Amino acid sequence: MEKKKFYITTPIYYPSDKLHIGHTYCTVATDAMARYKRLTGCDVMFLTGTDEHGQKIEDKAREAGVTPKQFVDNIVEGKGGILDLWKLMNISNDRFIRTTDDYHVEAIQKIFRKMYDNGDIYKGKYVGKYCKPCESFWTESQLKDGCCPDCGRPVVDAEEEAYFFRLSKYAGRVRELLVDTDFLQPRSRVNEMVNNFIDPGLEDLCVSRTSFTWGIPVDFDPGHVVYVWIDALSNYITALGYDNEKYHDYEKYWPCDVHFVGKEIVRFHSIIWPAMLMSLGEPLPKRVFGHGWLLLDGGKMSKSKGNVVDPYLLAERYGTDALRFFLLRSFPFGQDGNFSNELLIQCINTDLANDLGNLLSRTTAMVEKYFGGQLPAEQEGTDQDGELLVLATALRGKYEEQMEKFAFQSAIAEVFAVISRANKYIDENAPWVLAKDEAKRPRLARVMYNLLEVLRICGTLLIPFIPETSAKIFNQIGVENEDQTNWDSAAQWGALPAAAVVHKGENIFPRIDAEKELAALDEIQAEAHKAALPAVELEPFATENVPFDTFAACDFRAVKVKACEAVKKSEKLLRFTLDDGTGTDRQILSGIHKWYEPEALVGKTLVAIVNLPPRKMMGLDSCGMLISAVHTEHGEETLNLIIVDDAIPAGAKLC
RNA sequence: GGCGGCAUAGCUCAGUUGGCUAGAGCAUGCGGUUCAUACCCGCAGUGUCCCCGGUUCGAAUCCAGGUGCCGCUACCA
Repeated sequence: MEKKKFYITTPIYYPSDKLHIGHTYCTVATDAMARYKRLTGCDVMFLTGTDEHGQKIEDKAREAGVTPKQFVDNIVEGKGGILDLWKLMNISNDRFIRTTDDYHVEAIQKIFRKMYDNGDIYKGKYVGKYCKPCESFWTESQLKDGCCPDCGRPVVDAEEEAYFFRLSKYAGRVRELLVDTDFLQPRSRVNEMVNNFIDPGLEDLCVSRTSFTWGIPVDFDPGHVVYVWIDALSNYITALGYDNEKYHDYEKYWPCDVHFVGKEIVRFHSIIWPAMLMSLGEPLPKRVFGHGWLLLDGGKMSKSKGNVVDPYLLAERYGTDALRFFLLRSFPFGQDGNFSNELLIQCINTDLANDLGNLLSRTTAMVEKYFGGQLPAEQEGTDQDGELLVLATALRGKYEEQMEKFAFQSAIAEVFAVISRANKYIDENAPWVLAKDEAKRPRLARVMYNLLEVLRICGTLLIPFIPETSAKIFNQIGVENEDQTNWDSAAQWGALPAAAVVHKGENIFPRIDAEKELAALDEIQAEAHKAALPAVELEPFATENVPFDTFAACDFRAVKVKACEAVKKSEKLLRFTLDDGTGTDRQILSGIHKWYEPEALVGKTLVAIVNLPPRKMMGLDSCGMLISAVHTEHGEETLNLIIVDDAIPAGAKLC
C-alpha cells in the first residue's frame, strides 16, 4: 500500500539577525509534528528555510561592508547561524530552501510572468508613502503607527511606478475560504482577518520595487525587483519543484497539509497566499495554523526591548531535548505563552527529572539489583496489573487525538498521566518487599516487566518531542529493534521480550538546583542584554544634499507653549496651543506623550516648522511640527524636544 | 476610535451543548515509604468563578451594561 503523504512547513525566516526562542518554538513544533507523522507511518516532507531578499538586508550588508549574499550566507551557514541552530535543536527537516537559490529565482520569474500574462499582475502607479532613509514605498495600510514598517520613521507622500497583483479580485473567494471552511486555525483568527482586512476592502497589492536591487529581477522589465510576497510565499511550492527542474515532487506533496505560522503573518498566509494560488490555478493548502507567541514578562519579545531569549544558551545549558520538551509541554500551541526561566527549570525538574527520569532510574536499578539485569521467563501477573495495562495500551489513542489537533501540550500530558500512574504502581507493589521473599520472585519479575513496558510505550510516544532521550530509554531497557518502538507497538502490551537485557545508565535528566541556576541565568542574560544593545544609536545620515532653496523655504520659528493637553482617546498625541508671535494662536499636534506630560511643557519655548500644510489627526488640525532630537539609547527610542532659552521671543525665525 | 480576545485557588491554567458540592499541575502543610535523581506515594486545604443587572427550577457557562488587561488596526505629519 502506498504511504500516506504529509507535507508541513515552517515560515521561511528573515536572516537579518540571529534567530531567537520564538523562531525556535515554531520550528520545534513543526519538527515534532513531522516526527509524529513519520512515526505513524506517513511519507513526510518537512520544509523550512530563509527569506533572504529585501531592503533591510541590503542595508545591513552595506553597514557590515559585505555584499548582501555574503551577509546572509554568514547568518544562514556561518558559525552559530540558522543551520547550526537547527542542528543543535535536532530539527529533522527534509529540505531547506533559501530564496537566493538559483532554482527558486528562476521559478519566481516564471510565476511572476504567468500572473502578468493572465492579467492578475498589471503595471500601475500609485501615490503611496515613501520612507526616505529606507528608500521604500508603502501603501497606507502597510504603515505601522503611520510610519515606515521597517524602520519606524515618518513617511511622506510620493509616487512610484510598480506592478500590482489584483488581490481585490479574489476578496470574495478568500472570504468564503476563511468563513466557510476550517482553512485557518485557530478559528479566533478568522474574524480578525475578515473584519480588519477583507471587509474594509482589499487593496491590490504592490508586488515590485524599483527602489532597491537586492531581490529577484522582473525579467521582462529591468529596474523592477519582485517584492516580498510572491518571492517569499512561493517558496512552499518552488521547494517541491514548481516551475523548476531542481526538484520533482510537486505533484506528490502539494497541496500542503499544514503551514505552521506565527500569528503576525497569518494575514499573508490566509489572504495573499490563497489568492496567489487561485491566480495560478493551483490547489490551496489544506490548513494554516497561526500559533501564539512566547511572551516575556507579559509583553512581546523584541530586539528593541533587549529581552530576546537565546535558544543556544538554554539548549547548551540544559540539553536540546529538555528545551524542546519545555517549549511544547508548557504552552498551548494556539495561544500566547509566558516564557520564564523559572518555568523552564521547574518543568525540567518535575516532569523530566522527577517523574520520567526517576521512573527509568528506579526501574532499571531494581532490575539490575534483583535480577542482574535480565528478568526470568517465569512471571506472575495479577488483577492488580489491569489498571496500568489498560491505561498504557489506551494511551496511543488519546495521544493521537490530541496530536491531530496540534495540541502538543495535551498529548504530552496524556503520556505523563501514565508515567505518574507507573510511579504509583511501584508504591502499590513495593518491589523491595517482594524482593525479600524468594517465593515471590515471579511476581517481582512481572512488576518489573510491566514497568519496562510502560517506559517503552511512553518512550515511543515521546519520540517526536525528545528523540535523543527516547533512544537512551530504549537502550537502557533493552529494546533491540524498531519493531518494539514503532506506531503499532505503542498500542501493544508485551512487545518487549521478557528476557531483554536491562542496564542502568546515566541519569537522563539531572535535577537542576533552581536557585543557583536562576541566579546564573539572570547574570548571563543581563550581560548579553547589555552587550547586544549599543548605548547610543543614531539615525543614518542623509546621503544626498538638498538644494539650499529647499532648506530656506522651511520656516522654522521659536514658539511658546500657552497650553498643552493630552488628546482624548489617543495614546500618543499631545495638543499644543502656541504663541508664534503672530498674535493668533497656533495649534500643533505631536505624538510625544510617551516622553512628556503636558503640564511639564507649558511656558516652554520650543522650535517648530510653521509652513507645512495643515494635517488632520484625530479630527483636529495640526499646523506645523515641533522639532525634537531623536536617537536610540540601549535599544529604547528616545526623544527630546528642542527647548530653547526663554529670552528668545515668540516668532523669532531660525536660519 | 474600529475589530477581536481574555478575566476561575498564592502561581500557570482546564472547565465541551447551562446540572458544579467549581477542578488539574506547581507552590504550601502534614503523614507514609526507602527501589530511585533529597525522589516517589497518600492526605489536607483555601476560591465574591472581575462587577452589576437579566433569562432560568438551576448560570463560571447564555443575554445587556460596566471595569481591567492583551492583540490587530487607525491616530505619533
